Amino acid sequence: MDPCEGVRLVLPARSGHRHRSRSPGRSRRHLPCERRDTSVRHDRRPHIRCRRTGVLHLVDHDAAPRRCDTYRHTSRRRPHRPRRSSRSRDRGCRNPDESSGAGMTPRVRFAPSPTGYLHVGAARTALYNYLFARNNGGAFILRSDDTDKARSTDEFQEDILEHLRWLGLEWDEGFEIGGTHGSYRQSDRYDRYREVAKDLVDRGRAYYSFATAEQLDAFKREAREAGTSPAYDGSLEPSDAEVSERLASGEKAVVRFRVPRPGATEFDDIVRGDMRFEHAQVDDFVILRSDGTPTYHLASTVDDVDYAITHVIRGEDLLSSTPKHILLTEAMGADRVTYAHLSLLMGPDGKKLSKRHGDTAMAAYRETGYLPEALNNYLALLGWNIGDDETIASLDEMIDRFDLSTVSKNPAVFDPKKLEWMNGVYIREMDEAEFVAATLPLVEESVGRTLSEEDRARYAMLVPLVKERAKLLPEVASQARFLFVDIDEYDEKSWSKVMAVEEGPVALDGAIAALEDLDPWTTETIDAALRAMIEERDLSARKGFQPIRVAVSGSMVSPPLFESLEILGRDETLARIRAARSALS
RNA sequence: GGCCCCGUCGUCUAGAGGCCUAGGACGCCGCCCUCUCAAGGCGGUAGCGUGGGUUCAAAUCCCAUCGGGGCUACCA
Repeated sequence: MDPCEGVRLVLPARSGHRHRSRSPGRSRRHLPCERRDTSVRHDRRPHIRCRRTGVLHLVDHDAAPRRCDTYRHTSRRRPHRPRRSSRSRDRGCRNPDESSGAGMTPRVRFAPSPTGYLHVGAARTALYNYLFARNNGGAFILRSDDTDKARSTDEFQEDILEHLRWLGLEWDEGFEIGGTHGSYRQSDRYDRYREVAKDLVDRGRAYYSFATAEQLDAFKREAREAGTSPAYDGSLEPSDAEVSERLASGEKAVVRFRVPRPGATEFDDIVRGDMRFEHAQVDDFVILRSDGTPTYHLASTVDDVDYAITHVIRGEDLLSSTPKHILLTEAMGADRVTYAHLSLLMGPDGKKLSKRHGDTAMAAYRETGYLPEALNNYLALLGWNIGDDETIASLDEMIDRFDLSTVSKNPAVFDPKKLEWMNGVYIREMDEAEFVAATLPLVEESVGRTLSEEDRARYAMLVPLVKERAKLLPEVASQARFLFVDIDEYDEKSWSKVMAVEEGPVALDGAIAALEDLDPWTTETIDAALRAMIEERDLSARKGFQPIRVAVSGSMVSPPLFESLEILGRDETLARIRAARSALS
């Protein structure tokens, strides 16, 4: 089914409304692209006021001039952006209009490490990358950052792919489907990383390091005591001559990047604004391990450069590593990318969301009966708002309106209650065919057999009734189950509350009498007959109908009674009521 | 400890000095509808962390403070 068609209830077609409250001339944090023109820099020195921090932004510190305007096309500045049909499924694919200006489309990547299952936080990062790419007509690339051999597994890799597909976040290029840039799996590219590392060493930008963990610990401890920066600055390394000697004798060494000090790296993060990191606080970090494999910093940066990534949208946990990546990028002679660091997802206790908060794996949500549309919608809202006080929006609508620069900087607490509510909204919005396709297997599993043609027809009749009543898919099975199984036991609480009371037998006897010769057997005639019955026996609707409900469904919670009886059929209905009646005496 | 990020109802958020008596959504509570449970309708609860400033006016600007989080690996 088209994942975009699930929900269509809110957000009638309209456009331009997002501009409503923001005057077009209001300054934004990101400079117009004239700044690319270095010739005017000195006399123009455009600086604008950051709306978040009030800080002045100087053009000189801005990232990647060549790339500066790519994301700006998403902004409210665009005078009018016609809303595209929700059915255009390949909307993401190159809209020439949107890449005007720089003449290049944004390329973003989602680069999980297969060291764990796809969890909700990673899924949100993937989603934001996807929304950004589609909104800009750019490319969404999937890469596997599997440089941690010890912890990476094929099982995790498959889980990530599987659930990305399930969510409908189709990638244009990358892992499994390939693309124009070779392998998208880092473990295939070790030679390339070594080559870069060697080049860096040759050019003096990196060096072989023999410092041991113990030495480094001592260094940091002393720095702390002395009140100086604990960032390793290479001061423990032997002389050049000794390095050559030890290397020649076959001694293993790591390769560290030589961070230029003093100095600082500044960049303008799309979500967090101006950032500045003093190099004194940045370690001479390891880029190549002693076994010759690359670390994350190297592999990730090299790939971002090699694959012409323009925007890196990732979790805030990598924010303080960003200067390392920028330094590496520039040491490679490449233009830096634009960064956007997303706040982290938290558990109800305010700590970073993790396993100890319960299930965080996408697989678990899928199994629990969540719809991908609901997950996407909910995850998108964690840190971003659609606008106009709207809460429900399809993927297409979110693509239309997505704007990275309005993403919240606050960490967001994941609230399962709201997700559940939203899932109910999406379930109610499913059309019946979709709904049957999604729930029939669950019903069959619950019933313990494959449903016959006839059973399926009866299920179809029940569908409109149960579809309104479920927040999670499996609830449907427990509500529909009574149609297909014998009632050999009754819910204990239900029995004692409505059956084993004075009105129980009265209602059942009355129902038998009223229904025995009823013709025709329809919801309307059943309704009329049973209402006449309770009237006659002086029973309230509750007292009169609940015993019947328990008799036919086994529980005092079920789909609406008269409809259920019609679908069940007269014979089965009467048999069940009689069985319950005799169990009562 | 150091560096960095973040503080509006319980939660996600709107908010760009007067449109704020702070809006929406989830949750919770109540009422209506009602054969149960939902859904739906209506109403309610609840928030600008604190203290100073600037200003005729501050959720919004400044400073401090407190609180939460991240990083500080030959993990990513």
